[in-house]
This record gives sequence, C-alpha cells and structure tokens, in this order.
Amino acid sequence: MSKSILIAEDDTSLLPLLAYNLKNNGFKVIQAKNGEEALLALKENLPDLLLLDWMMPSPNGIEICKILRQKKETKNIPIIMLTAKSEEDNKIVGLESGADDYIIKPFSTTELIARIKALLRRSYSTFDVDILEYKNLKINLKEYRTYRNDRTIHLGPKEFKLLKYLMENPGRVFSREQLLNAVWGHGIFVELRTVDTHIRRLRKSINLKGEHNLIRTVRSAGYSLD
Amino acid sequence: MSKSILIAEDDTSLLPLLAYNLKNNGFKVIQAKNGEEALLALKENLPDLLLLDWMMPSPNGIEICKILRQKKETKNIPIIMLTAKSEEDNKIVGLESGADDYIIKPFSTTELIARIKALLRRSYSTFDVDILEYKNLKINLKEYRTYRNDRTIHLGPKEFKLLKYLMENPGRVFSREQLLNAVWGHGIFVELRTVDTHIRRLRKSINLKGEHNLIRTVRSAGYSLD
DNA sequence: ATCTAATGTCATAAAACTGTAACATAAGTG
DNA sequence: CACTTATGTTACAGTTTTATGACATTAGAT
Repeated sequence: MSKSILIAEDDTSLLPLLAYNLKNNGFKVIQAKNGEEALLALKENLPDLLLLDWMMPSPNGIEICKILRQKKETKNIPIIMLTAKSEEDNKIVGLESGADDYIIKPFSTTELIARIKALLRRSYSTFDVDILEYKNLKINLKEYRTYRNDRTIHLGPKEFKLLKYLMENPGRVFSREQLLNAVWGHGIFVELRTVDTHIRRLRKSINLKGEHNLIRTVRSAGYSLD
Repeated sequence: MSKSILIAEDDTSLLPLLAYNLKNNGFKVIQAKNGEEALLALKENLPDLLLLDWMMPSPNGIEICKILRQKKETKNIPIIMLTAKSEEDNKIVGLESGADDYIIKPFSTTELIARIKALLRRSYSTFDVDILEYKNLKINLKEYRTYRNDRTIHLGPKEFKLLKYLMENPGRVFSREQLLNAVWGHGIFVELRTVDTHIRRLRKSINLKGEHNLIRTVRSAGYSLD
C-alpha cells in the first residue's frame, strides 16, 4: 500500500510541484497551504510522513513539530523540515524541536525522495518491543492492553499471557504442555485440558461477533495463531 | 549512591575495557554489545548516563539517540557519543542528533571519566515541566495543586506524588513494587498492599461524584492512568 | 502541648480469575 | 457406520486478587 505524505508549504508555486513529484513516485499526497490547514488535515487522518516548511505564518514548521511530538498518536510520525539556505544555521533548533531530518532549499527531487524513503524505512523497522501485532490483533505490553481492529478487549492475566506467547511465534503450533510451561510456569500441577478452557476463553474474547477465528486447533498436536 | 552508566559498544575488546575502568571509578555499569541490546536494557531501567558507539550495526548510536530524545522518560538522560577519528567530521551531526557530548577514539580513561563527571554534574541542574495534564486532570508541580475539570482537589503528599508518577507515563501499568520505589523511595519497608490504600484514597479524591474513574486496575499487574 | 491531617496495617467484603469435571461434538479409523 | 479419540462447551466451586472501612500511629501545624 502506498504511503501518505502531508506537505505543509506556503510557497504556492512550490507546493503543487512537490505534490506532483511525490505522486509520481507512488506516494499519496495531502496538501496544506499553511500551518492551520496542516493541523486540520491531521485531525482527519494521520499520514505516514510529514514535510514541513520551516518558515510559514504561524504556526510554522517548528511549532507544528513541537505540537505533534507531544501527542501520543503523532509523536512517532517522521518529519522532514524544509529550510531555506539562509536558515541553515538554525538547523540544530529544527532537529531539537523533534524533526527527524531536514533538507535545504533548493533541493533536487531525487534527493528528497531518497530521504523520504530512508526515513520511512527507518521508522518502520520499529524498535518498539512493547507492542506485538498480528493481523488485526494488537497487544501493548507496557499498558497491558489488547485490541482487535482497534477495539479494546479485556483479557484476564492468564489469557493475556497465553495470547502474548502465541503472538510471539505466530503460526507455530504449541502443544498443551508447551503452553503450560510457557504460561503457567515449569513444574506446576495443572491438568493439560485446562489449556483448552483458556484457549476457549481467549477465543471468546478475541473473536467478537463473527470475526475470523485467529486460533487454530491442530488435532493431536496443539494450538497456534493462524 | 553510585550512578549507573549504560555502554553500547560493538567492539568486543573495547566494551569490557570500558566497563572495567568505569567500575573502578565507582560507576555501576550495564553493558550492551549492540543497539538492540541497549534499547532492551533501557526498557528494564534507566541509567544516569549513556555511552553510545556512533558506528554500530543498526540501530547505531545516532539512531538510538534520536529515539531516546523523543520519549519523555528518556529525553533528559545525558548521552556521550563515542566516535572514531575518521568520523570526526560528522561530529556536528552527532550533537544534532541529541547527544550532549562526544569523544574521539582513542581516548584516555581519565578524559572519559572527566567528561562523564562534568556531564552528570551539569545535567542534574535540570528543570522539569511544572504542569502536567491528562484528560481533565491537571497538576501544577510548582504550586503543588491538583485540578479535575478546573475544580481544585486536595491531595496528601503521598497521593500527590503517586498521581504525578502515574501522569508522567499515562496508560502505562506499574506494579506495586514500581510504585513503591518511585513514590516511597527505594529500599523502604512498607507493605505492598499499602499502595492499594493510597490508590483508593487517590481515586476517592479524584473521582468526585460520578466522574469517570481515571485509575485502572490491572489484575495481577498493577495500576495505570486510563 | 494540643489538635488535625496523613500514613501504614489489618480484617473483611467483594470481585475477578482459575481449574476441573461432566457432557456434547467433531474428527479420525477400520 | 460403529467405535475411538480429541476437542468444544458449560457450569460451578475454589482460589486469588483487589476494594473498603476502621484503627492506631506518626508527623505537622498552631
């Protein structure tokens, strides 16, 4: 799927040019003629990357940057700042405000594209070990939260651990004993079939109303995430 | 109490040497053989200072630096970058990425120690934000006041610290141990269950007449702001 | 010193979670 | 198909974990 890029640029000759070039390179482009528009567009939906002009009538690129970095849902969106040559000295401020990269006008399209791609690549190799995802399932380890299709799901401690374990090795089949060892701990005295019950509870919570069953039963072997 | 230092260095001959020298100088050392390990170690607990090798297989020092600078809980940790002579030209980029200092290999132990000490001294005069907000909750750290929906709330000292800590990482679940350490202090003799009582008092004060309960209980895990 | 607010601990109540067993279904087997 | 085996379901009692309220003690303020 193509990545979306929001451009905020008040130079009315540059904006369409940028948009055109980016579209040609397979990106989906959202255009904003100033900071206000950019912020409004961000309420609508979040792009994969932002291109912000440093100098604009308030709110300018830096201000927007700072605002975004404070909000949870936007703090990880990569940002490239567009600066004029004369403003180059301020680049440190730019990066401090939370931008991930900056590029000095005038710049070549190829250079811009290269930087965009580099940044997207970098930010998609997520370092966030706290979040596990599989299909439309997501769990946040730090917050102990589970989502299916972004809808919050409540799980008990055992179910949570069980799901976590399965999600760490999606597709792989675990025997009941393996699951007991991993989730309950070694050397405990619990019926093997207890796993069944928990799998059932997990399924019940996860597969809300007609959603595809994500836990596969492998007869005479065990269970796996599918 | 001795300060802890996390070293991320992929040169397997240099790492133990550094660790040895720092330990000799009274620091507590955590070692990481690459960027991944460093990030993992940071999830466990936060050191007082970081020593990052510039050149490592990804994530390298700069990348780690940028990541850390974006997170509230790590953005103020002082960072020293280790760079090879040939990379010296890039030193500006190093500082731009958010490092506080850099040192060029090969360096003398005494110089390194000196810089570390200088940095630690400097960074302990850090000023914090004085207002924290979450949903309709607001606390003013300087004036020591708490508001819910602009209505003033009275909290005891412990409850205030507890709330402050939770508000610094909204959503994240903290175990009772963690809360005890953060609010009561390390190495203290207090029942774990005491946390419950304070959470209860905090809830009572915060959730005036029918307002949404902002503190979530996560069974067998702890509490979090919701 | 006296009074008030804050704290830590306990006992008990309330809630949530678990493990089992019994029975129902479904899947393999010859 | 008849039989065997594995898994799905359900209900329930037992256990664990958390909430609550009361109490004694301590710290702080006047």
